[in-house]
Amino acid sequence: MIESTLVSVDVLALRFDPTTRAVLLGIAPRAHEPFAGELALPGVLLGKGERLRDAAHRAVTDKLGIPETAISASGQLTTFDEPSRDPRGPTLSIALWATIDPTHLTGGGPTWTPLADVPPLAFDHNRIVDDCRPILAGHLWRDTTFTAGLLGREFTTAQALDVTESLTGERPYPANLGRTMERLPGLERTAHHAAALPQGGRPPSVWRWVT
Amino acid sequence: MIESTLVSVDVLALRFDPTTRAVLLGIAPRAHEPFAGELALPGVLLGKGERLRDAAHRAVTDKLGIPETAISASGQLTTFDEPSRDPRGPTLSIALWATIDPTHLTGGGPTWTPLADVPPLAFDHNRIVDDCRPILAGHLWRDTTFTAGLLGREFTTAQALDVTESLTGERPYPANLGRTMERLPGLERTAHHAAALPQGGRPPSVWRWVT
DNA sequence: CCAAAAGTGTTCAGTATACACCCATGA
DNA sequence: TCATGGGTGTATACTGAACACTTTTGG
Repeated sequence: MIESTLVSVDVLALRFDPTTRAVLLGIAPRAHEPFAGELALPGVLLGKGERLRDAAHRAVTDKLGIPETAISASGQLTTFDEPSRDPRGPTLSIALWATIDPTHLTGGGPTWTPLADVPPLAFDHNRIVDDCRPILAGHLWRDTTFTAGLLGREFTTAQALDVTESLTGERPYPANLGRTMERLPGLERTAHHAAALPQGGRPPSVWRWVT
Repeated sequence: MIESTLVSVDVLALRFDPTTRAVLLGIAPRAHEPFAGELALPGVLLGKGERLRDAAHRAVTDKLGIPETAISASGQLTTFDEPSRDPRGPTLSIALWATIDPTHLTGGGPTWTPLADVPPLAFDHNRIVDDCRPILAGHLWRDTTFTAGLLGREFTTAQALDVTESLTGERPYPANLGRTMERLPGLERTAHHAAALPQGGRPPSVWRWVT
């Protein structure tokens, strides 16, 4: 039997929170050593013959306590291979993203932290988050699986603006983002309008993915 | 001891051949079962604690018989996780690209096949090549490490045209590619001109990377 | 009526694409 | 002098960013 490198799958579980109007990252304190008690990305060791997506779902359900049905989409990011990233020994880390549908969340979930302000995490997880942030920003409005997973089947212009600002750091002009979305195949502006924000303002359009 | 998935690193070793004016992919017949004798991408099992880049270099040197010094650059592509892709059992495949400098090649190298016309390969290696082709095309003129690795420290406009055609399938207008290259930071048009092609024609400019 | 925020229309810069024409070489 | 093929200049379309102005809500 060849002694091979261990493979872990670490997940950036993302959720849009309409209340704080920000994209949040799901993290949880580690149950075991090393770094017991410290916050970390949900991660599991990849089982023999297990698919990356399955392992990512397992990490989200087991480590964050989120039901499988709340995971709306997932996908691959990059691989981290520094041999010293895990004190137990060399472990490959394959990073995946997963989007969480807040409507399917039960009580007592994980810690949700704004993507823009992640606290210190165990292992090299801060580095993973930093390296993957631009990749995630690049997926928005380009990878429909990712975008639809994050925003849900229906969403408003206001939410689209908030998500974009959360991921890219810049708030686009509503007019320009609207035109970007109108050009997107698979997305359409409905005739309906949502309620205006608490501060007032014009009620935003509702957008819907056409399957 | 946890029984974990094996990890292999499979390499798309690329080289530009000025003679045939095409980008070539390095492949070699397999020495062992399964698929003994059949052509395949160079690949090795990732050793414990080994870095992906080191494993990729090992694959190129061991399986293709190319000296380490001929590898001009390398980088990560994607991961393939179908459990049945290796008949010996579930094995993850992390794909990397490596660029080969033809001037450092010794005799008796591997089989070089045009990237546009790859013969049937062992495992799911044809699928890997197909999936990675657009990623490689996307790296050209965007990832300077990749581009410089493929074209070398100095190259002509004619070669740049050939490489672009090989990777994207479309031959750009010389004028437009020239302007694209002029805008590239780190690349400059020298005052020199190379010899004209055998068929005649105007001698192309020589371009050089400024470190 | 005022503040807030989305939507419409328009302008402008930058980029991509296409092509007509010029230039330097080999044969 | 002709074929070949890179180089120069230019025209057109597309894209993104920016902003004036309008519309629709809450207070």
